[in-house]
Parts: sequence; C-alpha cells; structure tokens
Amino acid sequence: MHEAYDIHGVQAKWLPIWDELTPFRSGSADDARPKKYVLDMFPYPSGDLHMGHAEAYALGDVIARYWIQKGFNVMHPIGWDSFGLPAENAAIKRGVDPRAWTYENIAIHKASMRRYACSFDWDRVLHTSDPEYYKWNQWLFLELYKKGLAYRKDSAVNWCPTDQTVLANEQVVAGLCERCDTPVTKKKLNQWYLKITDYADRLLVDMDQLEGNWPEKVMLMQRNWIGRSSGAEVSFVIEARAEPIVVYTTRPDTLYGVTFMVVAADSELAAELVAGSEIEPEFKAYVDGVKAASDIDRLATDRPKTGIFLNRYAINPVNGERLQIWASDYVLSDYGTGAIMAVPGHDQRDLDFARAMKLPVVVVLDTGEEDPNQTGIATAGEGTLINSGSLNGLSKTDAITKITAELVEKGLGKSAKNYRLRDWLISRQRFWGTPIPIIHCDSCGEVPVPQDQLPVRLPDAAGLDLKPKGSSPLGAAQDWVNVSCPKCGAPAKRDADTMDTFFDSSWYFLRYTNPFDDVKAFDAELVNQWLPVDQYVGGVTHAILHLLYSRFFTKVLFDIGLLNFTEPFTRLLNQGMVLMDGSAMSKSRGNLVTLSEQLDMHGVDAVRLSLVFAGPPEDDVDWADVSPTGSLKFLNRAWRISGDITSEPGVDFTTGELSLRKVTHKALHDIGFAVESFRFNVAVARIMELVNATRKAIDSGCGPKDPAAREAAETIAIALSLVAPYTAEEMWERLGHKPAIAKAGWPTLDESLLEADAVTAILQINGKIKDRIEVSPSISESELEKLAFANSEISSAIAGATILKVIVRAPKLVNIVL
RNA sequence: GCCCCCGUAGCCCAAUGGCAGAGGCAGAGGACUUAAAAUCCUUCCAGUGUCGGUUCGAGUCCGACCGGGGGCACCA
Repeated sequence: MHEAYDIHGVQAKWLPIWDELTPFRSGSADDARPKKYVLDMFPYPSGDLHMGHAEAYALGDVIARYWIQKGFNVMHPIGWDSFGLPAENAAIKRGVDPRAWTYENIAIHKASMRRYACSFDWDRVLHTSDPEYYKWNQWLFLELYKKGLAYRKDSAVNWCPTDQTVLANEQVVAGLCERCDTPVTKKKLNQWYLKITDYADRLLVDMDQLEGNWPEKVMLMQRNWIGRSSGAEVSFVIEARAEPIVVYTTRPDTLYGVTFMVVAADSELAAELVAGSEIEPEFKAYVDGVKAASDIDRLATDRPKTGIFLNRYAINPVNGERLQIWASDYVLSDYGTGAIMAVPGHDQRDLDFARAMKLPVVVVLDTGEEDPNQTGIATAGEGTLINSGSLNGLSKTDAITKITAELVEKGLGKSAKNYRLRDWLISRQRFWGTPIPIIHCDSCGEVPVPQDQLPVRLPDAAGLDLKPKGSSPLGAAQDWVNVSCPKCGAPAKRDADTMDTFFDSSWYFLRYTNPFDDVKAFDAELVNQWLPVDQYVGGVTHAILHLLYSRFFTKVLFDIGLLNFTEPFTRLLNQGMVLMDGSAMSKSRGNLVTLSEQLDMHGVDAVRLSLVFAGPPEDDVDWADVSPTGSLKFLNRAWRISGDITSEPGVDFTTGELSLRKVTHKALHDIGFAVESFRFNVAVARIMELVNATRKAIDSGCGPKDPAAREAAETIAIALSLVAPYTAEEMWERLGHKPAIAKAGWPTLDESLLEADAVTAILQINGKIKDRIEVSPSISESELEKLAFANSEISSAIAGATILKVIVRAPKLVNIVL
C-alpha cells in the first residue's frame, strides 16, 4: 500500500506560504544579477480565466521560473488590459456599471492566477482603466500631437448601420459587424489618426534585428501588412487642366502599353474632373452606388468591373497618345495617388476593365504566353520589350531602369515607394476608454488639455446612455463635455471620443518598471535598465496589430529621446490555441472545456503539465488528445521518489553511484537545452526519463540511500518546479529542504559526467547497417576504422570487393562504399 | 488568385545529414490483491503523404504533386 498523493491538499498547503515568501518579487534594477524581463501579454478581464490563458501562462511560467533558477534577476509582471467594449456590452445588456463589472472580473482573474501559481510579481500590477494609467495615455497622445504624429482627417470609416457606431478593422469579420452580423458600410467621418505610415520603412527594416528571435510567420505577416512596393511616379498631362495627374506604378516598363487611365471613383480628383460637365449627375449616381456597397461586395474580387468614362483625356508621356480617363471603384483613393495608368496587356484588373468597357489592349512585353486579347489573361512573366520605342529588346528589369532614368531626365517622373500600411484610426465612439485630451474651441480650434489638468477623467457612467447611437456617449455628459477653452477662456467642448484600446497596450510594458510613478509615464533610467523585453509570450492573434503598434510607439519614444532601444521585444513566442475535438472551444459549438473544472478535477499541476507536454508550444493543443490523468500519474511517481530517499540533505553527491549520476547530469543538460530552445514538451519528456531511471535505481540499482538517488530526486524536483510548482515544493520539503524551491537554484552541471563510458558505433556497407560495436567515445578515426575492418560481418561483406571509399565519423559510424 | 507553415505508429509527439522511437496516451499480457483501485514489470504497432533529385548515407536538403492549416486579398 502506497501513501496517496493529495494534490488538492498540497495546493491548499503551499499557497499561503508562498504568499508570505513572495518568491517572485523582482529585484531592483541595480541588482547585481543579470536581468531578464519575461512578459506575458496581459489579459482582457472578461469572466474567468479559460484554457487559452492556462496554456499561455503555463508556458510563460516555465521560462520565467527557469531564468530565476538560473540566477537571473527576473521581472515577470502582470496587469489587465481593462478598457474595452465587452464592459460596455455588459453595461448595456445588464445595466451594470462598466467600471464595477471590470474590476470585479479582475478580482476573479487575480484569484485564479494565484491558484494557478503563476510566478507573477504582484507588486507591479497595473490596470489600463485606472486614471493613474490612462493619464499617461493622454500624455503620450499629446506628445504625438506635438510631433505632428496625431492628426484629424475626414475619411470613409467602417460603419455598422445597426449598432450606429464606427468599427475598428479588427471588428469587421468578413465584411460583417462582429457583434450583430450586419454588413458593414463606409461612412465619411472626421477622426483622429496616428501617423504610423511615417515609420513604415523603419518598421520594415528594423525587423532584421528580430531575425531568428521572432517566429518567421509573424515577421512575414508584418512585412505583408506594411506592404512596401517600389516603382515610379509618372506625370500625365491632362487636356484642359493646368496640373498633370501623377500615377504610381510598379511597372514603368509597360508605359507604352498604357491604353487608358483610371481614377478612384470616390476621390476628390474624380469629382473635380467631372465638375460642371453634363455627365456629372451620372457620375454622382455611380459614386453613390459605390459608397453604398458593403465590404461584402467589395470582398468579391471576381465581381464584374464597373466604371464611368469621364469625358476627359490624358496624354501618354512616352508616345503622346490620347488616353480616356475613367472612374472606377477598383482603384483605391487612399493608395498611391488614387489614380492609375492602365496596362491591360499586363495587369489582370486593367484587362478585366478593358474588356468590360471595350477599351484597347496593347502587348508591350513578349513573354511567350498567349495573346491576352484572345485568352483574357494578362501576361505577367519575364520577357522582352516590344512596341515600346527606345525600350524595344530590353528585359523587364533593364527597361524599368532605363525608362525611370528617362522620366527623371525629362522631369516627368521619379522612382518611388509605396506602402499598403495606412495610418492608425484611434477614435472610438465608446464610453469605456481613454478620453482624447483635446478641447475644441470655436475660435482657437484644437486645443490640447494642459499637462497639469491631466488626467481627463471619465465621468460616472450612471445616467449616461451607453447604447450605440452614432456618437460618443461622452458627448451627452453635459457637465463633462462643456468646458472653457484653456487658451481664450471661451465656452468650448471636450473631444467626446475615446482612444482605441490598442493605444493602451502599445506601451504598458514600459510602465511595469514603475507602475506607481505619478510624475511621469516611466523613468527613462529604469526602463533602459529593464527593457527591451527579453521574452514576450502571447497569442498569434496579435501578430500584426498589437505588435506593430508597440514597435511604432517604441520608435517614437526613441526619437523623443526617452528610450535607448528601437525594438521593444527581443524574443517572441506565440503559443498555439487550446482546441477541443479539433476546433476552437465555444459555447455554441458545445465543446467548451472549463478551466476551473479541469483544475478541480486534476489539480493545477496536472493541467499545467498536460498543456506544456502536449506538443511544441506554438502548436495548437487539442484537449481531447491530452491526458491530465496521465500527467497526474506521472506527478505521483515523481512525488513518491521524494519520499523514498533515505540519505540526508547536503550529502556529498560526488560519492554517489556513477551510472545514475551520469543519467542525472545528462538529463539536467538536456532539460536546460530544451527549455532554452522552447522545446518544453521535450524537457518534460527528459524529466520523465529521469524519473523512470531513478525509480529503477531505487528499486533495483543503487538503492534509496545512495547520494546519487538524492541527487536525482532533487534534480527532478527543481526541474519539475518549472511546470508543476506544487508537486515540486512538496517534493522539496519531503527531501528535507525549506521553501521556496522556486529559488533553490538550478543544479550545477558536471560536464565530466556527460561523456558516456561506451557508445555504439554503427558499421555500414553502402549506407546499409551491417553491425554495431561498442567503442570508447574518445576512439580515434583510424582506430575505429581498424575495428570496422576487423569485424566479421564487415569482412565477409567486403570479401573480394573493391573498396571505393571509407567514411569514418568517430565514434559513431563507419561507412564502407563498395 | 498570391504568400507561408505542416504531413513520422491507432493517437499526441521525439530524432546537430549518420541505429526511425526519447516521452506519453490508448491497447495486450503479467506481478501484487479475496476482488477492485492504485502501484510495478513486460509487450504489440510505422519505415517517415507521393514521385523524382542531391549525397557514401535523406524523416532531415532541393524540385514537383497530393492532403491539412494559416495569412493577405482589386494595394496598380
């Protein structure tokens, strides 16, 4: 009869003791130990923690706890991204105060995180919805405003006709409002933007610093999102217009193939070109139709091309041909110059348009493909220029170089770059967010709220109608919105919009260095000591927005002179999702697995272990594929070992039995290596091996009294402390030590124990294995070769044959090629 | 349509270009037990999606295809 391992009892026992010991309070930044800043993406406080949180925090914890054991001064903070729409939804649906709802949820989260034994530094907690935090959002906004990086403009924004509100791009899912599934339309509104496009090139180029330390996938997504392209800007003279129209093209080599020009239907340019003409009414009707079209329609790339001829003409600068100018919605008003030169022979969209409107198609690049006039397929390959005057006979790249130089010479164009990245719209017509610290005065215009009047606090939600109605709820708070202008004292109004909550999360990692600083957003010295973040852990859902915005803010703050680094996150780990039966968990699908139930059933350690062991951290975990009962069984085996050891703590390990010691040190080496290379599942497998080997040694090897058995048991406990903190602490006590094991220190590796006594060398003929022999790991190549030829399998196989080549890789392999 | 990642045992997954299996789940058998649970021991199972190439040697590198997943999507 074995004594039973009571995981729930162990949890209840250690939690208060850890609360007392606070093993995860970060040292001060002048701590002599090297620093490590390990950061988990902070959560939105919606309900309780779920399985996804459990996985992310289990992984972040392995990393943080490992570096603590390795003797680093680790900062592993936590906070809450606590502004946002769900609080308002709850307020609307259930009539609760969004503030109360939010902070109640935070309390629930916090309690769950403590039970889950996350190694967070609880003395650095921040909430973005605290005025003490969002004051600095407002400060930062005004810094951006000062630098001309925050501005207002009229633009067509996503609009949900049902909810009567502006939507962020991320709230538009496949053209539908994520809340009510209504097709989203566009609406022209005056909104605040941040000029992230000024940083497009640096955001792209600085990614070279992250190479190898960020997932390739994320960097690729960011590169695509920024979408830099290079080409040329070309001026086209317009009949009856003083100014030429400039177009952007990536294919200036096809200039001789231009057969018409298209301007964006919703652009000011298009309106100007038809102003006063007889087709203006027809044009207006077309534009109205375009504006009414939902994103759903626009998303269908194969829908027929539409457009209207503007009765205006441009002149092709290279051959003087007269080109019809059309307006169409397939040209975007906010990319490039909002006007294009159309080359139907070599651009599919232009060809589709040309065929629909019966416009001419000219081929200027012989690619060996079939005639687009016949096939309806524009040719896009490499080839030789034809029908192109001075460019004839050149290759595509040579032609681009030559024509660009010619355009520059004649003052008709220049080489140019373009980005797909757009400026960041940060205005939101919502209540539960940071008020934009601007006052609108009839005579002074936009007036920043003076520094000493920050924060602009949110008014009480009580009495405000938070229902979406097309304008910010704050606008109805009369006492709040009506102020006197800080400049002239005349009656003025506060900006009633609040900031996108991505603003809050784009710099929170700086604030952790001193979340209670009430004179500045962060201390430059402290920040430059702790930052950049050495290890960031979070979901791939933030691959673009959050990470791009954070990188942008970091560069701006660097330029202001407050930071001495330009990239905030040195290393990034994206954990996968937790699925159930192959798909994302959701109530409607009926496959929801509740974290608290799993914890009640299997205990914290078994759940954490299951998530970490399930596979590589970046892969999705299917909860149907893991076995928390199996994890618990393993923890039990490990725990039992700690009770079997009969030697005293502090015994000299070097007197222990050698073979077990070698296994222990090999495991120690492999576990460290696996953790540092993010292969946590492999690290766990190595701990399991060590447990198996130790079990065997205690039962039928060196026995429980041998110092090697204690060494193995203590190594297991410390390694396990990264994943299963309760079990590890309990083992540590049973082994005669005082808490907390989290700070026990990683055992010192004895390199001399890593070398095996003998290794198996494989003997091959033509790459096929003939025999295996035991050799010394330090055997020389010639020695090994000699042994190989002396081997009976080999000698019989090579009898009479000609040896072409012998490959020797001591001490592992000999391959004889016949 | 464009781009990226991944296909190893019934399942989850290991394997610096060098013995395909480390670890686990599930299955089978056994020990202990009056029996069961727990525990311990033993054990079955694939030649790495397909085809071709490079190499002395390929799960690993290259190419094509098939299958799965993801990102972008009228960006000129």
